Amino acid sequence: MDTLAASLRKRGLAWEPPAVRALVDEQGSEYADLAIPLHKVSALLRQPAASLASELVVELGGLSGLLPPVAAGPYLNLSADPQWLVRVTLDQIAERKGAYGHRSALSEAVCVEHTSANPTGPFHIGRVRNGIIGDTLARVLRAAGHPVTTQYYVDDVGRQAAMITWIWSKPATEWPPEIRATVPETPEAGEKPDLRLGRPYPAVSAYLKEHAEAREEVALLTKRLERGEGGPGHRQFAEEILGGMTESLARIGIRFDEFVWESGFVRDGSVEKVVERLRRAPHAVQEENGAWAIDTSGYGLPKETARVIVTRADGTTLYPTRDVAYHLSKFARFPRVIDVLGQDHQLHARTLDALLAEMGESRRPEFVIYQDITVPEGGRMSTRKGSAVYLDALLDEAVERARKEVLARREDLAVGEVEEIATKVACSAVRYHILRVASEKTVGFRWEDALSFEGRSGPFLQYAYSRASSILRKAERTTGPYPFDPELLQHPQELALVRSLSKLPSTVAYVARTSHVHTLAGYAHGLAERFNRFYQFVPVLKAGQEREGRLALVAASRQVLANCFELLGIDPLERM
RNA sequence: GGGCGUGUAGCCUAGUCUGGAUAGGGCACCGGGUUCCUAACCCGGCGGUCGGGGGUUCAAAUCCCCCCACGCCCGCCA
Repeated sequence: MDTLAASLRKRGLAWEPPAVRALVDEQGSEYADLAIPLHKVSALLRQPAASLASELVVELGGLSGLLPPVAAGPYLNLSADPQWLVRVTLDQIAERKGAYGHRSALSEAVCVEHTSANPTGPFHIGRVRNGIIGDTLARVLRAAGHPVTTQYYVDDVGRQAAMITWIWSKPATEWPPEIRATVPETPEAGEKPDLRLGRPYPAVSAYLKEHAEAREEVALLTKRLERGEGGPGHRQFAEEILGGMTESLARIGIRFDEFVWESGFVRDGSVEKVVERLRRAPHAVQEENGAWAIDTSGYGLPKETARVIVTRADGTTLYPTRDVAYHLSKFARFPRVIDVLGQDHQLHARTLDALLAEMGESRRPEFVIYQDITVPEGGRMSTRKGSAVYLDALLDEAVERARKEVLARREDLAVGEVEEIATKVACSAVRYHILRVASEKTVGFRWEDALSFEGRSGPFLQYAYSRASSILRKAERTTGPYPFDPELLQHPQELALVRSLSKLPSTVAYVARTSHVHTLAGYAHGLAERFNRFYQFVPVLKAGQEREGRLALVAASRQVLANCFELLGIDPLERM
């Protein structure tokens, strides 16, 4: 880069290094690792790009680690010296192993809040997208060196929590018949609590729309819950349902460092403090009925929603108010705060920003917004409409199919191993299927796609890993070191694979910076693809003098795939 | 009506921030590949008005403007 700048300077262009760097097409291409279009420079220098390219080629020759540059029309192409790249990349992977691609520790602690679904029933996969994105992002941020804490914010004081408490506090004999009809007379043995306790929820929701007196009861209960007067069992139902929900998430590797209960901010008085501060805020207004609101029209929010209610007429608070208290607690502990939110919370995100600004807070959370998973008829999944696909059902079906696939291919495995493989294949398929798409894009749900085990899928990645493991096992060289001569790795498939291996660190850094977790999914697929091609065309066990080098390459590939799996939440399989 | 997001082959998707060489994958379809490290794989073929129209530029899927379609939000719910 410096040499290039010097060459340009000689021609009368005093560009700073950033300007020179901006010329470079860093994506590279099949022509080069680094392609530099010279059109701009050529216009400035009034010299045809092609002749400029040929001149620069001469001046840039002989740089270490680089092949001699090539002039290709108006492009100046630079490529890393393959043998140099092979040695550096494989050495680094062998040395850093599971930490290859990771960066040195940073002090900036990050809080990633994700999922935070209200405990009202089992997860459908539309909701799980939040957890998959959030969990993966947390893993990548850790690899990028941040101390990360994941939090699940549990609503146990709002109206939805009150609805659950309201119905289950009554003996079933006192339930309205239409609600009772949604629950079987005799509960099935071993049924998960989220499924069992969540069952009447849609019916309760519908019932309340029609019955004012019941609505009153729930409103009263909401008030009591918020005041901490819910009684000894007030959190019992939420806890039980949440237990079932998180059990489902654990099946695909999603776990949380902390559960933060909303009622805690009510009990410790921090919500009250927020209310007091907001009443003194510049744009606080009191409505005729006694409710307090903030006029947020100065914050660019849509006109119709420019009034954010802080407290109801009866003095109780609403979700945005309590969420402010929650975020203040996050700011107190973490320099960086990330919230993963569904697009339906977009407005809430902006409201939260506005309220924080009103209070004179300078800090803001970063929002990672993702779109819905939609059903074929269009629109989002809905429990009420019966269009939801539940995570447990999807996983069960995936395991079932995976089991059939394993049995069709392998007759030599013990039952236990078949089950393990089926489970891990199924979970990787479901997780990868969600992860592969950019979060700002809608995912249309189709069973045949979600359960696909080939092509761009989790099992495709696992298969590449299994093949690598298999080679090392047969060579009886599952552990290193693998001394080798980089000169003997010359095959185009070998070099393409090494080039891919060398890109994990920059990919991790990119994802940590942008939160675009799907990029990592794409990288892992590209790597597996290159490994499969190498496997197809380049013999390892039967190789002659190249054998050691190829074993080193296989071991490195296996390691980098494993590192990707750790970040993506996919389980490696030694055989499948 | 307003705000946010999306629109790339029959279907799904990368690339859009930061404009550069023939727009990269997958599914489906057609044709090949296993005496050889697992064929959940690989190779070839078919298939593209990058939603439409203007503009900027030597160069636009990418930047600017207008329009269209779809999704979500616009509650003293969360």
